[in-house]
Amino acid sequence: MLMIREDYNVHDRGCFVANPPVPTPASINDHLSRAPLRGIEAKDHVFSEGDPKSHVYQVVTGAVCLYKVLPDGRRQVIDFAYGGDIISLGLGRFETCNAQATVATRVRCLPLAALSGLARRDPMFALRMCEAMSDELSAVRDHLVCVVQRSATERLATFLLVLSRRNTRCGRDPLTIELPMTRTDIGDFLGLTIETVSRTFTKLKGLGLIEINQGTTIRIIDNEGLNAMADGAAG
Amino acid sequence: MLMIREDYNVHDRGCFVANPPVPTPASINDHLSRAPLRGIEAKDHVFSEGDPKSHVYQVVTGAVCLYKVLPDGRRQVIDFAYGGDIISLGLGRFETCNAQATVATRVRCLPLAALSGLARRDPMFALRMCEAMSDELSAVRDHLVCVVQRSATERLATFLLVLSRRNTRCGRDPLTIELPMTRTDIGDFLGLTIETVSRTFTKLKGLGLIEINQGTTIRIIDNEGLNAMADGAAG
DNA sequence: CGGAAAATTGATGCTTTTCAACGTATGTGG
DNA sequence: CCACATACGTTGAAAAGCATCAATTTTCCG
Repeated sequence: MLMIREDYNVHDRGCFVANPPVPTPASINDHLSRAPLRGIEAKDHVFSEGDPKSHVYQVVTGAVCLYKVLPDGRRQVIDFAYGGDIISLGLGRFETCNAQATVATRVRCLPLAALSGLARRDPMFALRMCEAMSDELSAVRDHLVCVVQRSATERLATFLLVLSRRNTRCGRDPLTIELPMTRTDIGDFLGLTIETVSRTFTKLKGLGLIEINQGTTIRIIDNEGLNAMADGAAG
Repeated sequence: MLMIREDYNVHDRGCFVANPPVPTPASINDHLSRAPLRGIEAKDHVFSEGDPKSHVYQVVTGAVCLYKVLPDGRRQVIDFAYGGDIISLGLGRFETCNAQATVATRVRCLPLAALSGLARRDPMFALRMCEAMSDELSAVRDHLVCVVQRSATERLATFLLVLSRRNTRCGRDPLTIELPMTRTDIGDFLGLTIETVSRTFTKLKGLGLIEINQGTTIRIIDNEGLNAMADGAAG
């Protein structure tokens, strides 16, 4: 059976209804709140690329890494989904990404049939889904710009600041950042090797911008400086 | 007044209705086919980031470059839109990208009010819009993977092959590729400098994979070899 | 034909990767 | 409870790939 550590990411609980990171239709959230929970152990997959699409998921606790792989095995993380985020939105017949829990995770599962039924009956529901996908599109574009144009230091600073702003939106401390994923996940997200990720964390620490506890908790010391660094102040 | 060179990209005409590059709802195409034409000179913008969104556009002839810029001026081309492609899809209030014609271009302009009216009245229309946005999302993700993970040679080979496949879909010769944009545009799309783009073209030519005419027309000589190159055969 | 913009080619330098070693945390079984 | 195994993270030195700077050539269009 699945062993779910209940103490992971407790801060995420209750966040998504009042303050969804991606503004999602109230009606989707209504239906999701009644959808059954599923526990997923760290490293296990919620779904894989090419799978017939069966559900739409909302992360409750934990984190999910959405990624693609090239034929030769190179991996690109498209995005991370945290508490409140919906993944696999859309009505295509197959999954187009892999979704792997980076830590022990719980998701709510809404059957695709329910979603498509709602969308067919209620134009406003379909519009809200469009809106959510539009936000997702916007996020991927921003990430594309960041990863292609920015230096390693700028990318990592940006990554931390995006998480910080998410904390603000969810009513958590914007200066304390939990990283519920490995350096490999972060590297594959930012297009860097784990060595460069590690070196860059060390560099930001050396500059007095952040502190690091056990590798997984980052404390922002100089928020202004980190913002300047993200925008290319002597990267 | 606008001077439109009618001889640009004549092959695109008539393609999009029968064979849309992005499968778009028949109803959108129906409405677009009756929407007024607008001519745009090379280098002029269709719209800019932050503009209030007024229309949805379908490229008829020519090509449009969708891009974003960082505060310090670094530019990332998100995508190119060619004959048949729809840009600015979605119902957000503001444009989130810049859209610049790379060559003399004609677009059909469907007022946003018409689009949102349709979407509100007809759930199937909204679903089709979702589908189109889903395809767009998928394309951006694929591009992200390509640009972040692949080498310069792999990126350029992939770029050519994507255009080749588009030609196939539109009933044109997949081995003859028109590049209706500058090396700067290609570089900003692939995350490379113009020098690297140029050198890489020369390299592919030297390997006997392609031929180049006047810089803007590429002929694929060894399709299999180009595919192998795109997937990392000794890049 | 002439001038400007775009593209190509060459030489050099920097950022990040690669390869390698070492350190640290976690969990298991003796 | 401690030794050990294993996964993860950090640090260092060398190398690769692409960017930058600079000069030249080609193309385009009046």
